[in-house]
Amino acid sequence: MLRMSTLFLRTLRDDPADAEVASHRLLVRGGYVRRAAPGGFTWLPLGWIVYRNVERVVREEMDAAGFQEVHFPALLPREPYEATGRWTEYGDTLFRLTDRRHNDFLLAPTHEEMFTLLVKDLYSSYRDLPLVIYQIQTKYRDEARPRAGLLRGREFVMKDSYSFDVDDEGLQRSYDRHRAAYVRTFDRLGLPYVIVSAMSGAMGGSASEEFLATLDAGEDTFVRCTSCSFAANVEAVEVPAPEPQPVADAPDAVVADTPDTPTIANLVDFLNAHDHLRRPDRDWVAADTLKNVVFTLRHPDGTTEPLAVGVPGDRDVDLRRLEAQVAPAVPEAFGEADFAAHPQLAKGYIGPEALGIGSTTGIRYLVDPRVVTGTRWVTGANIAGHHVVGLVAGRDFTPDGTIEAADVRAGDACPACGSALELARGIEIGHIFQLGRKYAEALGLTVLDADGHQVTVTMGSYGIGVSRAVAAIAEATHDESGLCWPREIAPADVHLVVAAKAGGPQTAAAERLAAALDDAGVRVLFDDREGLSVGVKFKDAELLGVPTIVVAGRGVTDDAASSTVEVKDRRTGERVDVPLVEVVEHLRAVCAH
RNA sequence: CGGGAUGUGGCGCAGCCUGGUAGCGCACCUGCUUUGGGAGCAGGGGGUCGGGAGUUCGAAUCUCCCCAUCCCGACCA
Repeated sequence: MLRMSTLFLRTLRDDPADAEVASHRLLVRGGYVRRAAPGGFTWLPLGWIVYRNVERVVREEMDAAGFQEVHFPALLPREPYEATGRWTEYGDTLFRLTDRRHNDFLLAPTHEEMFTLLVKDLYSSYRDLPLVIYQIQTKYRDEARPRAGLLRGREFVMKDSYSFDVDDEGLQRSYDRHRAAYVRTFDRLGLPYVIVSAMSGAMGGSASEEFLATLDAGEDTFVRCTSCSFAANVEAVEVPAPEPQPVADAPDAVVADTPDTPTIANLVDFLNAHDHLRRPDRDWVAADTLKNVVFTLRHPDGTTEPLAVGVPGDRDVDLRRLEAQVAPAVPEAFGEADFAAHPQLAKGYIGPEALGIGSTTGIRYLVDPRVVTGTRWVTGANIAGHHVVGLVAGRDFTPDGTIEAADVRAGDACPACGSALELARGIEIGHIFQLGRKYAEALGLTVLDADGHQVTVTMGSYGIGVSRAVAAIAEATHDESGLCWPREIAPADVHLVVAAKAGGPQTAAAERLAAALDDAGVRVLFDDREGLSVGVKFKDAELLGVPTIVVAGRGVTDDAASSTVEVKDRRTGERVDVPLVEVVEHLRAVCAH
C-alpha cells in the first residue's frame, strides 16, 4: 500500500515552463519524474513503479518467446567499435571518454559489437543456433537536441535483442518470432500503434519494420491509407506507375523561347500568358512540367558521381527519400563549381536530352515512376531561357531508370489499393530488422556447418524504447485533467481518497478498506493526508491517473452496514455508489480486467 | 550545426528600459478557523538574481565573454 501522507511526492499546480508535450508536462507535474541533467531524468517513486511495470511487460514477453536476458557494461573499450568502423562512423553522437591511462572508452549507444563478440566467444557450431539474447539497459547518445522530456533523451533505456542464425530462413523465423512478441507487448502496454515498413521493397519488403505509436507529439512522419491497412515510413512509399501510353500520335516537341523562367512557378505563368504556348483544353499546371535536379553522390569509398533526378514540377525532391534510395552514398547539392565543370547543364533549364548514359554529359538520370513511356512534358531545353514543350518520355528521351525521390503528400494514391493516403505523426517505439552479416563479418563470427565448413552467422536486431514507452503511454492516454494509465502499468489499481475531516467515520472506514484491499491483492494508493481540502485531493487523483478512484465521503456513516463509497472510473468518469461491505469484492472484479 | 527566445527561492512569474542592496502567487513551517472540487486569517523560513570579467561610490539592472535550457530547422544504428 502506498500512503500519500508519507510518499515521496510533490505534485505541482503549474505546468513547468520548459515542458512542451503533454507527457513531459504531466509526468513532471504529477511527481513521476524530475529533470536531473540535460536529456536525463530521475525517476521518483511513482514513476519508478510505472517504469518497472513497463519493463516487466517487455521482459515477460521476451522470456515467453524463449529469449534469454544478458547484461553488459555500459562503459566499453574502443577496440570493438574500431573494428566495425563505428568509433568514427558514429560521429558526435557517441559519448567518448578517456581513462587515467589515456585509453579511449565510450558509453554504449547500442551493443551490436558486444553481442556479436559474446557469441563468438562462446559458440562455434551450427548446433548451437538459433540463439536470441537480449538486454534491457541504459543507452547513451549525445543527441544534438534532446527534447520532449522522456521521448528523446541522451540517457534512456532500451530493450535490444539480437538473433543469430546460420541461414536466411533461420533469420526470417527469428524475425517473425520477434514481430509476434512485439505485437503482444505493445497490445499489453495499451499503446495505439502501426507497423510500417521502414525500407523500400527493393531491399526486401520485410527486412525492416518500425512500430510507431500514433501520436501527434511524434517526430516521425508516416503515411497510411484512408481505406485499406497500408502504412509505411515516408522513405518506403512506392509510387504506383501509370500505364504507358502510345507515342505514335503525339505531336513533335517544340523548343520555346521562355525568357526569365528559371522556376516552375514562373514557367507555368509564362506558358499560360502567351497564346502560342497555351494549351487548347486547359491551363498549364506545375504537374505538366518535368523538373530535373542534379546532385553529387559521395560514395563511402570517397569517390563522387553526379546524379540527375527528374520529378513532376509540382513536387520537390525529398532529401530523406533520396538518401534512403542511394544509401550508402550520400547526396549533396550540386554547387556552382559542379555547374562550372558541366557547362552542358544550363542552370534552371536542365532537360532530359542532356542527361542519361550515352548523352553529351553522360550523367546518370533517374526519374519519378510517374514519368512513364508516352507521358508528355514541358521541360528544360538545356539553353538558358528555353524550354521544350511536348517532350515525350520513351520517344524523345529515355531515362536510365526510376527512383523514389519525389515528396509524398496527403491525397496521393495508396500503392496497395489506390485510395488516398494521409500523413500522420508517430513516435518510434520499436524497430525490428534483419541486420544480416555486417557485424558477424567485421568481427569474425562464424560457426562450422554440418559439412564442417565455416559459415558467417546472420543476425537480426530488435529494439524497444522502454523509457520512451512510458512517455508514449502517458501521451496516448492522458486527458485535460491529467494522466490516465492502463491498469497493467498503473502505479496502483485504486486511488482511495478520504473526503472528510480527520477523526470522522470516513477516516476509520477508509483505513479498514485500504487494509482489506491490500489483503485482497488490490494495489492501493491511499490518500490519507490530513488537513487538505477535498478539491486538492480530487485534483491530485485525476492528475496521477490511477485507473479507479474510490471516495470515502458523505456516504460513510458510523453504521458500516449502511455506508457507501463512490467508485469512479478515471477514464470514463463514470461513478457508482457501492455499499461499503461489498466494495472489496466489487473492486476485485473491476481490477481483474 | 544554423535561426529565435529565455535564465531571479522547489514551481510559475514581476523587477531590468530609467543602477541605490530583491518582490508576488503557489508550495513549505506555526497557530486558529474551514472540509465534496486546487480554503480563510495571522505569523514565519528559504534566493551566490546562470557563470566570469568589466564600468561605477554602488550592478538582478549597463558592457563584453562564456554556459545552460526551450522552440523551429539540420541531424537521428
